[in-house]
Amino acid sequence: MIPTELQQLWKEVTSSHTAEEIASNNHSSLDLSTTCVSSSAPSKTSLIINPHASTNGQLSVHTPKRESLSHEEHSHSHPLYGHGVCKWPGCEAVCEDFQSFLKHLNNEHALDDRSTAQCRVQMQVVQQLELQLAKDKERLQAMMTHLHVKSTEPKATPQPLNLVSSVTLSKTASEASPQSLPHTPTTPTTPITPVIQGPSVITTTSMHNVEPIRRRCPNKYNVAISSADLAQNQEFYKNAEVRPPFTYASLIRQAILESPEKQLTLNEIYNWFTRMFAYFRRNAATWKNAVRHNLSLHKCFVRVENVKGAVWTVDELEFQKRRPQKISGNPSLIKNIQTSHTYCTPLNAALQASMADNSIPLYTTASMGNPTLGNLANAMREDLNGAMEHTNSNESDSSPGRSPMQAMHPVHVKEEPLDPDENEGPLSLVTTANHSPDFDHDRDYEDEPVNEDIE
DNA sequence: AACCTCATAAACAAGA
DNA sequence: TTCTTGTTTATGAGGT
Repeated sequence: MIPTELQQLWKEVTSSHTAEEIASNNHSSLDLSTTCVSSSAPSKTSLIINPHASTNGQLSVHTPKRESLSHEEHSHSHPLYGHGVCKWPGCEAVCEDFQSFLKHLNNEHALDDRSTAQCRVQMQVVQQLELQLAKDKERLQAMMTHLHVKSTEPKATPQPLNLVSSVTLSKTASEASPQSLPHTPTTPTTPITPVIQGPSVITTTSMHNVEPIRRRCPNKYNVAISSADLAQNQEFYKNAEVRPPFTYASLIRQAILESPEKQLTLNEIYNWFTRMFAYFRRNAATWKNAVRHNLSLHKCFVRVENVKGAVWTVDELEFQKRRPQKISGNPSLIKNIQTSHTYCTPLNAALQASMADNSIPLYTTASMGNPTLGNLANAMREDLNGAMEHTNSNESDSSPGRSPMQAMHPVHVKEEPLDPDENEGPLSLVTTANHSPDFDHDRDYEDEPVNEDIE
């Protein structure tokens, strides 16, 4: 790739005025696999995408010398530098001072295939986020308009004004839209209009199946979650009602291993689930049953009688014994990974995951001021890199620490049957969107729906 | 096609 | 009696 190509792409991205325009942009379906294997164009020129330049559509292409004279560097601040760490996607190299950062930037992130591909991916991230922002703005406008109309229009049919009416607002609005997609109780933040598909392999519609389909994340299984994995996504999963792409067994194990004494009571495991995952703050009866079921079923979970009752511990040996899963999935997707794995796909996967997920409006909202996207992307990147290592090593890697597809799979969203008692989708948007990161950890989440409405 | 893993549902028992 | 905890079985989806 050459700088002009990037410039052109960047201009197209930033000059798009509406979501529709962006969506109709051919580049929204860029094939990263081709992007990343483009002919090498070694250059000493480093290319800096300045996020602040997005307002005027400028793409800065600097030579190292020019770069050293840029404004940011004079002020010793740089969008790609903070807290002594290089913030280039996937880098995080520690740079003790600004000068060493500059040196690092010029050495490690020069204009080469890798950097340009990363730029391209970042562009797509930005593009998708802007697209989503436009959609959310539109929705907000519609909601406000709707509320205004509602509040001013004469009440022809007097109905009890309760939570239901407000809760169902977005639902009715959604239903009114011909483009609306079916809702499921667990997809409360479904956009009123479908997310326009960019390069994502996952279609939005596929995420909105009315049927109570239990989706499986083929390679999330037998995954030993590292603390780092979870920590990086922690804020995301704490706030977004997104099913974590890990098995119950992995999550239980993680819960137990995170405890100081490496042992937890059942109730403490429950609390960990609800504390760490917004997703598990609902349908408690279901997942709690699953937790108990898993504890009993898997040999790797050992029940130990304690002074304070029974606690559960993990038998690591047994856990490791479990059969590893092989990489699988859409062949073309895999091909994409394989051709672009080291620096393209992880971010793209993160993008896909975040964009494909039903909770994307929430996600975008929640991510304001939170580095959740970055964290997610980083986690995905790490996972995917691990996955590629896994694949390349002929799957002989017995380390269960990483699951190949775990990184590229969309964030797992359970689709549940429409249960009249659980029909809380729209409300969940509210509760979750308003959910504070400082979640009350000790609160015990009971089976009762967040919202006891609804008809 | 057979087998496996996993999620989910549900029945049941024991104990607080 | 009710709830929690724990065990077990069954079923279906999806992958190998």
